[in-house]
Amino acid sequence: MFALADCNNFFVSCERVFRPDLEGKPVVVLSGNDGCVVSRSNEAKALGIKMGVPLYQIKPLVDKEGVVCFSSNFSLYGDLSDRVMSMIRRCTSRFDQYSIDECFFNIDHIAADRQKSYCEQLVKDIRRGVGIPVSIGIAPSKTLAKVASKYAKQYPGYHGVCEIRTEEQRLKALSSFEIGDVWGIGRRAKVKLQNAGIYTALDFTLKTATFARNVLNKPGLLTWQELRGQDAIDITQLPAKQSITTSRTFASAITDPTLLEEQIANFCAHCARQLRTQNSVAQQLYVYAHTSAFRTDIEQHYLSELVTLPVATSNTQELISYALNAFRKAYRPGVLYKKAGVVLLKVIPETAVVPDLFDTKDRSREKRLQRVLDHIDDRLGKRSIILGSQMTSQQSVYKTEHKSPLYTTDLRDIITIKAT
DNA sequence: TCTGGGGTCCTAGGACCC
DNA sequence: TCTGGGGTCCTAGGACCC
Repeated sequence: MFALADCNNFFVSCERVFRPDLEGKPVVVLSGNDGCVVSRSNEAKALGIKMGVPLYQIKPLVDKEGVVCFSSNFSLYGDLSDRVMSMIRRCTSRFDQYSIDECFFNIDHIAADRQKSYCEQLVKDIRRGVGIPVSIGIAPSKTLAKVASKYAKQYPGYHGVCEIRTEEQRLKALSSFEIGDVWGIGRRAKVKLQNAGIYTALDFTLKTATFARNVLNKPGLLTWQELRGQDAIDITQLPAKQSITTSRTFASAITDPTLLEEQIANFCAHCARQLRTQNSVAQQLYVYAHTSAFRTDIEQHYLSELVTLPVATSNTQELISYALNAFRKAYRPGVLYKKAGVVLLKVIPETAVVPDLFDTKDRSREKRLQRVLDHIDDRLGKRSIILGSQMTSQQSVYKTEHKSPLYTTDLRDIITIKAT
C-alpha cells in the first residue's frame, strides 16, 4: 500500500501559521510580481477565485470581500515543507518527496487494520507540530492514493485520511471521480477521453488496455493500470537534476542592456549555486529574453543563444561570462524585454568532466575561490558576497507588495519580529 | 496597464551509419 | 519508369506535473 500526504492549500497554510487571525478568512498567495493567484484558502475558492487567474482580473472581488493577498515567500514555504517532510520521514522506511507539498511513503510496517488510525494521528501531530493541515490517501497504487487524498481533503468526516483498500471502495471512489481530476490526465487527454464518452475515472478503467495505449500512449496506459489497482508508476527521485532553470518576468519591460545583463548575471549565479549543491557541472548554457506574449500592440521578439562550453563547469564567474557574451550577441536595442532566463543543460556529475588539452584556466584555484565564496554565503546569508556584474544598477525590477516576513529563515526578520 | 516558475518524460522525424 | 533495409542517435515539441 502507498500513502500520499498532501498539504492543504500549502502556501496559504504557511502564511496562516504566523497569522492565525486569518483562519476562516479568504486568503490567496500570488505568483512573481504579484501577477497571478497560485494558492487559495477554501474561503477564497468558495468566492469563485480560480487557480492561475491574474490578480487585476479579480481586483473588484478582492476589494469587496476583503481577500487577503500575499506575495510568494519561497524561503518560508521551503522551510515549513522541510519540517513537515521530516516528521513524515520519521514514520516510514520508504519515503519519496514528490513536490514541495506532497510525498509518498510506505506504511507496510503497520497492520492493515491500523493504518488509517496511524495516519490520522500523523495528521494531528503535523498540525500541532508545524501548524500545516495535511491530507493522506492510502491505496494500492500511487494514482489511487492521489484519488483517496482528494476525498480526504474534501470531506471533513474522514479526519484527513481516506483509504481505497477493497474493490468495493475502489469502484465507489472512481465512479464519482471526474476523469480530468485524475493524476496524469491533463487538459488534452481529458478532451480526448470525453469525446470517447468517458467522464469518470471508472469509465476509463472499463475500457481495454489497448484503448488506453492507443488514445493516450504509454503514460495513459500506466494511468489506466494504476486506476485498476496495479502499481505501475515509479517516481523514485532522480539523483540529480538534468537541467536547471532560473527565469523571471519583470514588473515592467526592460530595454536597457545593462539592466538586463545584471538580471542575467543573477540568474546565472542562482543556477550555478544549485549546480554546485548537487555536485554537478553543466556542459551547455542557454540564455533567452523576450517580449510579453500578451501584448498585441508590439512586435514579438524572442532572443536566445545556446552555448556549448569547452569544458563543463559550475563556476559562477565563468558561467556569467559566457552568458553575458551570448546575450550581447543577440540583444536588440529598443525591444521591450518582459521576461528573461538562463538554463543550464547537459548537467553531469562533477566527477565526469573531461578536461580540455588546451585549457588555459587554473581550475583548481578557481574552485577553491568558489568554495570560499559559497561558504561566506552559507554563513552570512544569501547574496552576502556577489560579483560586480550582479549588482551594476541596484534597481529592483520586480514587484512584491504583499510579502510576509521571513519568519523562520532570516535572522534580520526574526529580530524585527521580536522587536515589534 | 496589469497575465509565474521549474521540472520530467515521451514521441516523431531527421540525420547518419553500414 | 524503375531507386533497400535496418538500426542508432539527436532534437524539437507536446503534454504533463506541482
